[in-house]
Amino acid sequence: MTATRLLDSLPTSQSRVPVFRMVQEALMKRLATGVWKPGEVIPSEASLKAEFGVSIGTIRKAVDDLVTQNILVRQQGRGTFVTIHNRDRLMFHFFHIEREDGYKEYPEITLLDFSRSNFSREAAAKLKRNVGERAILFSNALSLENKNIMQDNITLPDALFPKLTEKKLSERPGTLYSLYQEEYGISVVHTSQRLSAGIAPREVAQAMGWPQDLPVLIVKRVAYAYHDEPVEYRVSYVDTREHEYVSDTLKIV
Amino acid sequence: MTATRLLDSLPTSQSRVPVFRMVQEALMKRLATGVWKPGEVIPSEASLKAEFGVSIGTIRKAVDDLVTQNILVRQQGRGTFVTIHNRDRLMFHFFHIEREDGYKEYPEITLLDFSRSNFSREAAAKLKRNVGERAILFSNALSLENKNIMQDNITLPDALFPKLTEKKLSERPGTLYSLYQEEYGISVVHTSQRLSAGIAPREVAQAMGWPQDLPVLIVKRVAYAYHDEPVEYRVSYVDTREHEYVSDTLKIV
DNA sequence: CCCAATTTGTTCGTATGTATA
DNA sequence: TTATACATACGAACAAATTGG
Repeated sequence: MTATRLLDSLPTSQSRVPVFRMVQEALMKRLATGVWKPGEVIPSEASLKAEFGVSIGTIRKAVDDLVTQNILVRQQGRGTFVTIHNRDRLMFHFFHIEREDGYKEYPEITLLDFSRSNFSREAAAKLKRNVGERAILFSNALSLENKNIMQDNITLPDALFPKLTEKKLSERPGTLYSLYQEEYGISVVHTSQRLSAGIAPREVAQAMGWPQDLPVLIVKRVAYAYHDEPVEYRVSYVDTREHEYVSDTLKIV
Repeated sequence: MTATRLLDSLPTSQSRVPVFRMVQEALMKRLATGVWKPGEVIPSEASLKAEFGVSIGTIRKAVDDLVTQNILVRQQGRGTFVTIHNRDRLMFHFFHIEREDGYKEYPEITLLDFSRSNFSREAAAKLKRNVGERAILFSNALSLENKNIMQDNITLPDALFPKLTEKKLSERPGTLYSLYQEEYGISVVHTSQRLSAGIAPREVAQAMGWPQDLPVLIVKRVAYAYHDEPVEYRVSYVDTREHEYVSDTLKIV
């Protein structure tokens, strides 16, 4: 009984790659290409088993890994779903609302400016682009309870977000990352950030209504899609006088 | 064949707790009580299977979880080991040595002062202690390439570290956390930190040789042992003019 | 309200491969 | 080489949650 399995035709099926890794890659590919979109159900374990011609345990192991990577979510009795990468909300989660009554306010976002130009050297390096390429640059002000707490300065490769306009940005129904997903099929799956402290640049302080010499947290963040493709570079200035940035257990490397 | 299994006598064996969770709890208990110490091998899957009277798959599932929690590490052909929680070195890992020649220098640590007194209100709250209890307070200066880059201000419950002396601290062979382990059987398994930006307090700047108005990263960190017992509170001031703090992907909560 | 179908969760068992000592 | 230990893969049975009839 050596019927040709789907996996045997995959490029990775040579050498010594475990079957569950090949299945995992196949699943990832469908996620990356948008065959399965965030929020949707993927086929049941039984049908994946049939499709790939492997045991159900192998399917489970492949899915397990994607679950621990926060790419899929299982729900007993319902199915397995593609995670909605609501990373915008995640970012906000860091800013604990200090009010004792448990009231949770979501930050208000205001678009400060929007333009196209070449990449800065810094952004080009972070996004693995050439300095000659076109970039989209825009800034957001985030406020909680009518106080500006953070300014985001975002750089996107024009190549990845060809027809993004100021209008589209400001009129988006959901979060920024859901816009990336819906309009451009780009799912942000993880981010990496470098933190430092400094004095808010004059123009930032001015735009945000902060005092001149305010010490701020500076967060330089790169957002990655599937297969570690860098898709967004963001420099944020955070007023931490009333809010703190919380970071969980850090992995041992 | 319903021989009495070890698990049947455990307190958790009632209600609807999966077997692998009970096994996991039993393993955790041995880790927490120091039966198995960091760096040591734990018994093989086969012997655990025999001891607990469950299938090998169940043992694997229990261990899997502890592996993803970074509490155990598996090595094919060798065995499964208790992770050495070298969190001191982990902390240093954040400070990327910017020198291009790949030279890695470990920070030099200088004990600035050491005393015993009552808990501050802040530390008491973080460590879940009463303000009346005794605390150990000490400070370290960390330097790289002869430049002070960070000051740690550490609070420990005297109850957990009864005979800790200045001498023991300064003459310890390894890291701080290995001292906690070796001398007091306390293994730090995870930490949680809140970050903010501010101006270095006068006495900190003075002790570190920093300029008066230096903006610094302020890291307030709680270290936890097994079962989420808080054991150390640490407030660090970091000069980020030449080094940055790197934080990996943050979990969705 | 209950039943049946579907889907994931848990547990068992076995066989074979691969790395280490 | 041999024994040990973890890694992979298969299969089967039942439990628990969900959904829809």
